[in-house]
Amino acid sequence: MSRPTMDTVAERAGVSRALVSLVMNDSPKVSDAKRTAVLQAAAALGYLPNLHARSLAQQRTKTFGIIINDIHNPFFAEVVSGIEAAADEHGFSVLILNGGRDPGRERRAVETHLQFQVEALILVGTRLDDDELEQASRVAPTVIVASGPDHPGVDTITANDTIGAALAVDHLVALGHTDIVHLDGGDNISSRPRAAGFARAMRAAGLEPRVVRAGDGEADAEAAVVQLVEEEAVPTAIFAFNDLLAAGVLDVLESAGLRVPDDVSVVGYDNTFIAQLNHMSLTAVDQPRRKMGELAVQTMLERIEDNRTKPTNLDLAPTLAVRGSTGPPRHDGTTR
Amino acid sequence: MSRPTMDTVAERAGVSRALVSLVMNDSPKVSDAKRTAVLQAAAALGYLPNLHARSLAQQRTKTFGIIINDIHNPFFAEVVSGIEAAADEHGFSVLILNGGRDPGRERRAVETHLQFQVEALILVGTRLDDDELEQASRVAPTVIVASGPDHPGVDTITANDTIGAALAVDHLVALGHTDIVHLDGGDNISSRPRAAGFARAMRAAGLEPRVVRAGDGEADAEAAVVQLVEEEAVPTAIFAFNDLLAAGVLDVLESAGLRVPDDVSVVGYDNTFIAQLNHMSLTAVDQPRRKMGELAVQTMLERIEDNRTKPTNLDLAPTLAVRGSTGPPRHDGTTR
DNA sequence: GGTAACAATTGGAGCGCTCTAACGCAATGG
DNA sequence: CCATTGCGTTAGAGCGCTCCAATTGTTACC
Repeated sequence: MSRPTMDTVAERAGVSRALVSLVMNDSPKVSDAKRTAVLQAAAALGYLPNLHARSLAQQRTKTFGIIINDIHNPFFAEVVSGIEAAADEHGFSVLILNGGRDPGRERRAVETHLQFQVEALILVGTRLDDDELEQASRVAPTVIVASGPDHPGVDTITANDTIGAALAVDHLVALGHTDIVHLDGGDNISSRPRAAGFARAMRAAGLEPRVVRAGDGEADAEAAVVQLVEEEAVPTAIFAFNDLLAAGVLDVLESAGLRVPDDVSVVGYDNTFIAQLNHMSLTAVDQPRRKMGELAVQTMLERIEDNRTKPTNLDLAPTLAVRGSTGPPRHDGTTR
Repeated sequence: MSRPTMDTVAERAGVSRALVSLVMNDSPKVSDAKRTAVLQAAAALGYLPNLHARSLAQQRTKTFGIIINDIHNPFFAEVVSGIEAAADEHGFSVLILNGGRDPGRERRAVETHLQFQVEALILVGTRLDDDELEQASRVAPTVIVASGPDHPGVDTITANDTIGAALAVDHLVALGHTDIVHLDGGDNISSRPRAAGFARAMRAAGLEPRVVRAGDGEADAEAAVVQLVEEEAVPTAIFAFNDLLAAGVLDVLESAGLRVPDDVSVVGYDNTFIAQLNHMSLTAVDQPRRKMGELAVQTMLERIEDNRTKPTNLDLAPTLAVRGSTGPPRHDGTTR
């Protein structure tokens, strides 16, 4: 008692398999009588079309493959929402695979998606290098949602990190800070451009940039901040790679007996709901996540339907959400 | 210039298509010479097997379909990690679809998965009713990861809500609280059993349970708490349906000028990283999420490979993580 | 009444793969 | 020297669907 196929439905409705196919793809050239007969038979049998067979016959899947770099990070959730909404609107399905912040896993995820014949790849954050990206993009159009260096042939949707970092730095400088440390994102693809933006904004303000390697998870804050504390090199302000890291920073600072923002100001990046919680009240750079997801879909559609060939690199402008984790530095210039 | 197929590879390697198939499924009965020839040809052409064709021919997909009720909720992320790890170990792939906390979308997600011929459905949280669940489970074995009423024919992996609620209530009672309100999960599938567990634990302690309808997102706290404040019915302790809701509760209490835990103690559920952040420091019931994901896979494998037919209902024991959001009530018994 | 035009329906090839049965060929043994 | 075994290989049918070309049925027009 396996699942009913088109032939089962056809037989029950007393028509040919081709006619059932026409009904399933609601073609206009089917008589009402036969249409209802087919639909009834299908419903009675609980018939569901086999997508594998359809894809094979049709030579297309109308499906996008999404790979999320880190399913734990709320930043990605909203990008995915944007992608899903836009894809849905254009009759595309969306398959999600988890990169797990691990290049090996992500590589396998790409391969799985390609084997599934997805029509485009949307990488929401990525850990892959240029070669791998280029290779993937030769098989299916690929777009990266996240900032990072431009890749040949690969489309990108970014929110400008230079502007974002400048927003954070200028805000802190305006409050009177001069000793600002950036905790970078480690292996994250956006780590470099964001750190570069920070350095540039600092120099523009006549200040010396200090960057400490960290990572893109809340756990990555520990080592970096503890080191600063032990070296007695705690600055008056910390600009963290993202909200998760910033949340970790708040934790560690608190454990070390430092108060935010009295002793240290903290700025996050992404403005996820973590930053928005009153209890966190984290000043953070905001990226238009949903919009970025929507644009990713649009970009891929241009490749697929209008066969655009030159790469697109859309760069959106971030904004700053000011909250309670930033304030003027202590007058004596120390952190204690 | 479309993608190479098995025939392309076969021709280039000077063998038959069947031989290529054998190599791809690394059959032992292929000579080393031909094997390397095929692998070389495949690599040179960038050949990737077409999963649709394979699924069709093989009449199986080795794939699980996951539906996440709310991709924003960090609780689910870890369950998914557990599922992925266990599935991977058994050579199964995992397809993730987002239910978006909306029954309609979830229904379509189920249908999509079934059309993809997934061999089992894993619903991580669900908004579907008994009928729909039963219907799905007739097409493919289905397991629900989340507490809720038992469903006929549907397997469930739960962490016992009665115990969980009792842990929370007993903790609060031990601190001296007598006026405890539960904010329930609204439409969430686990809403009822958790509320029931609360009521039971309260009565066992000789107290009258008060339950206020809320929801399972941080935004759902607003209306419920504001109402309590306006009615001057703020209890000395609030037991929230989950961490997200608890986070919202902390927000609203703070805006209302109430201090946690001095004026009101708050307990969450799930013990996600939100609860663990020092800044939130939320006392919360902990469910063994990863384990639950692993067990879900195991349960489905028993159905598929060992064709078990009687439903499994695994119920794990939650624990309580005590943190800073709970403390003894004020002596005067008021909240201010 | 014959033919053209159109609408509704169907047969059948083919999408890329797997899998069974059969085949060729060397090695083995009587 | 021929039958037997077994290994490595292949031909070909079939998985469930789509889509083109062909067929039938109906109406319109001269």
